[in-house]
Amino acid sequence: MRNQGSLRSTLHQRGMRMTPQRQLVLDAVRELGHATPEQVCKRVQGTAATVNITTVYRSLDLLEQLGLVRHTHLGHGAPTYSADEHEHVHLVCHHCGAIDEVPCELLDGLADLLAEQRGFALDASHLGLSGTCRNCRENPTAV
Amino acid sequence: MRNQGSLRSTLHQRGMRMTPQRQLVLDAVRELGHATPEQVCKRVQGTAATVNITTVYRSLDLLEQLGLVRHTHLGHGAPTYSADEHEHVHLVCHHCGAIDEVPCELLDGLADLLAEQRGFALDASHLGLSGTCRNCRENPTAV
DNA sequence: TTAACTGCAAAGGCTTTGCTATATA
DNA sequence: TATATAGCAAAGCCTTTGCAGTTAA
Repeated sequence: MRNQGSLRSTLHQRGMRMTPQRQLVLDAVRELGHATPEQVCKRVQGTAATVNITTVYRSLDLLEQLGLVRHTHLGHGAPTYSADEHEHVHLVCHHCGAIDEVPCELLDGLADLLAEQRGFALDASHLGLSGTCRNCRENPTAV
Repeated sequence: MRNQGSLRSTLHQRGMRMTPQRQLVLDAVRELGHATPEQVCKRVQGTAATVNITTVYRSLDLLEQLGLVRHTHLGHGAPTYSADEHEHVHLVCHHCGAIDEVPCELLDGLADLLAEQRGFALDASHLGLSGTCRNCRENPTAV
């Protein structure tokens, strides 16, 4: 489901189409790396000014169902969307709001533990991890 | 800062008071274990019907600054507040919404890793961990 | 020509803000 | 009496819903 052709046929099987708007939303997510629906919308509007935020929300939902994008809740406010290829764990500093990324494999040990003890299959990328970043620890006065 | 006397004096030093509303909000959080601001408000209104949701929000903020309560983002919608004593990691199932709790110590290994590699001080209780719970894995048709 | 899709407007959850009245030291 | 606080109403974000016009197979 990675290339355009199979994407189109997947949609076609469901009686759906790859519209320009949907393509623009997907492109925007890929280009931006991480972005809120609002940011995606801004970006899309750079190319097609009349695209509505409602369409962005609906496209993001659809693309997520298709497994092409994924959203992550970083704590406060809007979630951020990223392309499925671009998977990692987010470290959110709740002092300054900085977001760092680390490989999902860092959580493998924890994932095994949770699977054993609770039967819980961890999805490391869907929620961020919060804490205090290096900078805020070293400069507690700042912010 | 655990007992009422020192709480009152902490507030007094700041020119603030422990009002009945604030006490009711704190009591409600402690009684409910986990609760959204809305749920806290309902509970408080059981005792004092005129207390406004705005007051609940402001009280929760204040109590959080004082280190008496803590909020956790579980993904969608409103955060849940709990008493500071009541610390643990939340496992959120993004299929059925079930919330499980595990001891924070389960994340000690990860916390050490993040501290070493990124200088990041993990706060295990502020964000939930998302994934698929045992029940949803064993009964994928359900929900 | 039918079904999917978009855009628009409105509404819905959650939260904050501004203001006035009240209560407490 | 001065200051913190509560309550109320309104507004602000973020998101969803309903609907009518448009587009594409």
